[in-house]
Amino acid sequence: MKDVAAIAGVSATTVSRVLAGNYPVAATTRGRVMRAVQQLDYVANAQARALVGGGPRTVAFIIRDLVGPLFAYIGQGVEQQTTAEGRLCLVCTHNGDPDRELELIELMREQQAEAVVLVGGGVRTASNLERMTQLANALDRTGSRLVLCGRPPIGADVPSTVVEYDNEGGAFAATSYLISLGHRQIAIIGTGVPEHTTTKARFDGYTRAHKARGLEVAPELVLPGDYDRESGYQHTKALIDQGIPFTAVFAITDVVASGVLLALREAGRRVPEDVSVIGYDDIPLAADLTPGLSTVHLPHEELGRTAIRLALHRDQHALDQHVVLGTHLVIRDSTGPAPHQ
Amino acid sequence: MKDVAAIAGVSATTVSRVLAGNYPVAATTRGRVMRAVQQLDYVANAQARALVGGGPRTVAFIIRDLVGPLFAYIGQGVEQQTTAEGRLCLVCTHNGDPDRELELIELMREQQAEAVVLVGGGVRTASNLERMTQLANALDRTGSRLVLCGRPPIGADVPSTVVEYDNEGGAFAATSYLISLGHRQIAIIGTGVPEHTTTKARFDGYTRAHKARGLEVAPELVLPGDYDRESGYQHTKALIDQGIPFTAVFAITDVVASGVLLALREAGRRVPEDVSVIGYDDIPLAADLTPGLSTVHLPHEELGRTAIRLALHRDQHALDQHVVLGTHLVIRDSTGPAPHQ
DNA sequence: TCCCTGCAGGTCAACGTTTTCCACGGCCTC
DNA sequence: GAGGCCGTGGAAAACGTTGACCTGCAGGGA
Repeated sequence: MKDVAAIAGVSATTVSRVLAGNYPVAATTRGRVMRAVQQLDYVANAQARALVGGGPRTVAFIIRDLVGPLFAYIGQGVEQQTTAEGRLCLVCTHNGDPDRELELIELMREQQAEAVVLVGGGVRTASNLERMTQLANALDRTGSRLVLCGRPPIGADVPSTVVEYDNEGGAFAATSYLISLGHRQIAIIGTGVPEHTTTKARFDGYTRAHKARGLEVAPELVLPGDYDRESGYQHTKALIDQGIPFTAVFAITDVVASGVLLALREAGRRVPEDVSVIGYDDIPLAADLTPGLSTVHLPHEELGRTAIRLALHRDQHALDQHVVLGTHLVIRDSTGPAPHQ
Repeated sequence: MKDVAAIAGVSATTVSRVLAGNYPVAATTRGRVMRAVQQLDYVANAQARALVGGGPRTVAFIIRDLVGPLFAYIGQGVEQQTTAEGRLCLVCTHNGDPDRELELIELMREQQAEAVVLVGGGVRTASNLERMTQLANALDRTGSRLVLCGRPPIGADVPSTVVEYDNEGGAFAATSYLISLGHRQIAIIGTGVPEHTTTKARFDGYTRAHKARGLEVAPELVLPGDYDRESGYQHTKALIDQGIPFTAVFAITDVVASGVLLALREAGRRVPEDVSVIGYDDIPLAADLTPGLSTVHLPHEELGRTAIRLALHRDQHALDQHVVLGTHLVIRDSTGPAPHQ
């Protein structure tokens, strides 16, 4: 900046004023400054500007990874809204490690992030919740905000913005739908990490749907496993190999469901004539599977956008800092009436 | 920081030294400082630190969007390597707008980004190339670096790091493979924006494969269209409706190919018995389509990682600032011998 | 006893902006 | 013709941190 000022024959103050345009500068002076700026390809130092209070603020979003279809869509919503609000977007991934997630929040606090967005479910251990509470308060004290996307609130008095799906309700709807089709032996695949908030909510919905119809959940039909294709494939295969009877599968995610479909096809079971399959998330892949996967649709991008909007304008939305977005069933071709026994 | 210093009864310098750990501080003093830090939940201001030369540097990556499977995987590679190198990652999307892309580069220059990574193909108009050259030089002067991921170099003397795929070679291999299977009427779908670098390279490979076998490219089999599912569907449908004969389709991306498959299925053409289909990119979806899509595999994550590695250590890789990563065919179930005419 | 050495900590400038306050000159008004 | 005001520009402080330099004190050797 000093260089520009020297070439233009003015002071740094004047250069700053020309660039900011918030102070009257004579046209001829402005011209000289602009020419010097162009000549040197000068751009202001955002860090110095931020230090003194100006400059664009940043929003951090912390996510498991960028490639999961679910995460990518939420991220897309977050990024779009962040840019629309004139903020910059810092992104970090933690690959599912809760401690790394905490570290990243600290890091973003140093970066003076205006909001720190946690995307996707997290673990709910006592120590994790306690540290989260601390961090949420620390952020709050500096005028920043902890934002939870697709994760339930940490606690009652913890200052944070929460936007989540009705995971339990979606699971209830999906399971109820299968029951209404006559299915009575509905396997659930992917309950491997019960302390994971998403897993728990979906499993709870599955259980409640059974209870609501006076049905029992058969323990041998509750299968653990991760949120991946392999898990869906292996557990379905095991179910078949062990000869455990079932007429429907509720896969905890669409990706798991794709593995389920593969295992069923290999075993010669027709979908939906012999076995109905329903997924969760409505990722783009779901429509392209054969048969098209029935699933629970989640408004991913809207989730991201809403979260940022509420967090940045929390003065106007003070009463709306915990929002639960609705889900709905998408019925495609992988579900049908239970076969006659 | 002053608050911490006051509570601990020391000067700000001492607090800085305790936190940095690069200067001997008496154990008792350190204890008092640490207690004050914990009490206030103090974290250093990264912007002030950056101003004075310390603190983590940032890498910017500028991408079309986060949800395209291709972009997401490159982004994943970029983010992972960036974090591994101890840098932070700023992400911006431009939704395919070349001018917005240029604006974002300026913005990232202000942010003092250590490298500015452009992901995916870009347009190659004279004005765009000229401005890119300017920006590359401006970045270079400040010790930063323009990095092109999956895009050919801007020009000979433009300081930049380029990591691209052999798009032309992959298209050549894919087309040659179809020709070797006996196909002579091979449609190419998705050449809508010929100035797009990726489009051009893939079309060139298609053309060269024909030439190499002494075949002519039939103009009616060269179909424009975007990189989306709809485009693949519509152009395939049009081909069928107009009665133009073809035995194979080279879709410019896998997403386009998924639309092609849908149109063929609706028209009752069997794949691969009646028509062979080959895609490009090897996105995760490709393996899940029915039939499994033959395609050209691109090492997306490796691309992102390599780009960051070369850019940040360009002192050690001075001669390696233009790398072309190889591609290879993945043969699944959507390609087969040409039908007997 | 005195001086030198080494450790612990403090002081101050610097980083690159923005912003507040002040100075200078010309023009209008009385 | 003089005083005040407006339009324009500069000087200096401030933001929060780091690093170079300096000071004071204790211990040890001569």
